[in-house]
Amino acid sequence: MRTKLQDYFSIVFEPELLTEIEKFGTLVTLKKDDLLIDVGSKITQVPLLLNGAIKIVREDKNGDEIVLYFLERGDTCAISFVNCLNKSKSKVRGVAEKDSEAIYIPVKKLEEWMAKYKTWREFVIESYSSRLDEMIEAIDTLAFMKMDERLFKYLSDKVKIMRDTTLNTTHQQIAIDLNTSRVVVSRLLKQLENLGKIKLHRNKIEVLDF
DNA sequence: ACATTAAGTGATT
DNA sequence: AATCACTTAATGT
Repeated sequence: MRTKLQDYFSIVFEPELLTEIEKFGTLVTLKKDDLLIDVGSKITQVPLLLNGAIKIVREDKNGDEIVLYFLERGDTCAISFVNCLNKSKSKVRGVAEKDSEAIYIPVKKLEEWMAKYKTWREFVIESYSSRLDEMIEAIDTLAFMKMDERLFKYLSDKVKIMRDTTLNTTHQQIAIDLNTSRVVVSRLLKQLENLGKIKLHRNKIEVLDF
């Protein structure tokens, strides 16, 4: 765990804090599609993502979903941390987008560290701010971009997050993530293929240009 | 060989 | 851009 921690966090955190993380955190291995947090659940631990990717999804009462953003290595959901302090319930769902590793840290400790470590405070503020940026980007995408642009953005975002130009997903899954219908996704993907930007296979999309 | 699931398509709103 | 109503293609049993 120490080595894994050091890989990503030794530059950000001071040694004493790393030691504390090691002491109080639990290393968790997440498999693809594992649920981290669900809508309405309250959070008692906050994950520090070592590697992999987490998809953050908003869901309404009708079960309609929309992907807000992805978390990557070194990220944490500071939103969920602040949520903990408020004792409010999660408004989003977090699902592992691929096999990932994270360290779970009890909220109690996070609070202590806020007072104790400057680097931790900075990390949390920085994280909160970048989550907000991503949220605004998501709003822009939703409000101003047409479906074809949104789809292409989704694909290139996903390529970056997965660090792989071959995406193993179905048209149906994309439709759910973008909150549209499968037929629309299929047609737009076909257009992108004709433009030479992607190559389509069953359960698989090769992104050539992103 | 048959059933199931993913993807493609024309027509309509 | 959504929905319907198929068709076709790929895969699993």
